[in-house]
Amino acid sequence: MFDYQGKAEMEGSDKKGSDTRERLIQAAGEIFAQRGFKGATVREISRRANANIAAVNYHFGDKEELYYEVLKNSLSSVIEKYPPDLGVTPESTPEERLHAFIRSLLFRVLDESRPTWHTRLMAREIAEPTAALEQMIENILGPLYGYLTVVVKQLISDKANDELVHNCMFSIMGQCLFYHNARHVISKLYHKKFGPEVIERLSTHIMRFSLGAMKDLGILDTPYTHK
Amino acid sequence: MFDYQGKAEMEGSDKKGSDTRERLIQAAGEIFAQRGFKGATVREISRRANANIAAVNYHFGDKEELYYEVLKNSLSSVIEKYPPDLGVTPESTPEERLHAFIRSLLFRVLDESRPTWHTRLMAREIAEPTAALEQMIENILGPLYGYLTVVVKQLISDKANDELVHNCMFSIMGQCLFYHNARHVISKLYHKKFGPEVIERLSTHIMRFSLGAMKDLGILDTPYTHK
DNA sequence: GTATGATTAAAACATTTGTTTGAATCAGTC
DNA sequence: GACTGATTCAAACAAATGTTTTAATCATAC
Repeated sequence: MFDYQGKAEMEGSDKKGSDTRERLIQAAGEIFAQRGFKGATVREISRRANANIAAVNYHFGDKEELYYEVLKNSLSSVIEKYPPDLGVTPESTPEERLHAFIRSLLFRVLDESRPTWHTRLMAREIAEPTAALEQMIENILGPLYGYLTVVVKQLISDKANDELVHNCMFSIMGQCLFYHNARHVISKLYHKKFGPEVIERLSTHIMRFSLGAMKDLGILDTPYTHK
Repeated sequence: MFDYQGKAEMEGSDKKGSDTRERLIQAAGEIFAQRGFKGATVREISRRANANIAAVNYHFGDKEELYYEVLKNSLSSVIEKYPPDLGVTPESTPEERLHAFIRSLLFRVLDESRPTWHTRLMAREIAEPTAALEQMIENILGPLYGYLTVVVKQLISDKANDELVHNCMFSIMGQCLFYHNARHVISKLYHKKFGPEVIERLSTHIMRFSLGAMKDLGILDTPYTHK
């Protein structure tokens, strides 16, 4: 009765006390992000979570349900870290909102100082959707694009039709996401590392590039001059 | 000597007589692009190629070697379809070269009217590199980026340092590749299809957007006015 | 302490998957 | 036709993998 052998002490890295279910989600997230759904094995997940092989099926039913649970966890984590209003005040100008949007997106996608598997897992789901993409669009991408739509519409006059709005949105999103999608190639070709200060400069570049572009297109609503 | 049975006729769906090795590469390309290296099975590949299960190992040694062969085939195919000089004349202006570059890249990435697995396979390799990425950079991506570097340098004054040149390059590449990387999301959110005329308009948008941006940055070398 | 329900553990199961084997078939040459 | 080397075929093998099973262990309430 006192031979309690500390079922959850010092497992793996450092933390204690975490429930098996939680550890499984954490471990599965890392491994799914790294190897994909097919490439990840229940055995490796269980091993990293210091859990038994049967734990996955006991707690989640099967591997696929675990994947959905991991993705759901990833979504809510991203939502709370990056809420739809991205830390701008109601008095912020559209230009400030755009810069905040770009900055936030870049950091979300490039910052390697914190666990990066949420981003990589979502990128994987975007590139090769499973049934879970619907959820992701509804909870994350839809609102994100909706927010950007508002910002862009505030920046360009109402002469702009939907196609132009969308094109500008995609031009902005594309510039940001490129650094994530092509990170291995960039790293090999230019030996570039994305520390916080580099990300900061990148966000400034993309904002100027995009604002300049929209201004030159003659559709910028409020005259903008970068310093 | 005259019983040549047309080994390369209509090898698309069901015909026989095409060399087994070629059919395996074709089938493997499609399936690797669709399911990834892990997800693709030699049984499905063999079935689609109308070949025996042992054919892969007989002709290529193992599955991995087949993958490299497929990728190599994909590279050379892309090279001959889109040579480094992208159909511009020596007299072309830098603006024309940029437009041609963007147009070519967009069509390469979005045109669904021709077999699309080359693009998807390369995108997969870029997102999650295997040992084959080196080859790909050396033969395709390196020259491509090099070409764009020259074009961008011709467009912006020599006041521009390398960082600015790279940033502009990435802004251009990012805009183009976004439509491929996010195609499923775009399709679900905006029900957009990428026919040739849409791609044409996209390429015009990206060119104007980028030229406008660079002009507004005050670094455009030759004054450019879009009509 | 005992009973109960939840959780964990070790082993085994069934299927899939890459690969190999050995015989059969084909193409070309004498 | 017979020989030869290349190719195809059906079958089997060995390893990996998701899942299940059955017993042990834990937490908790009585």
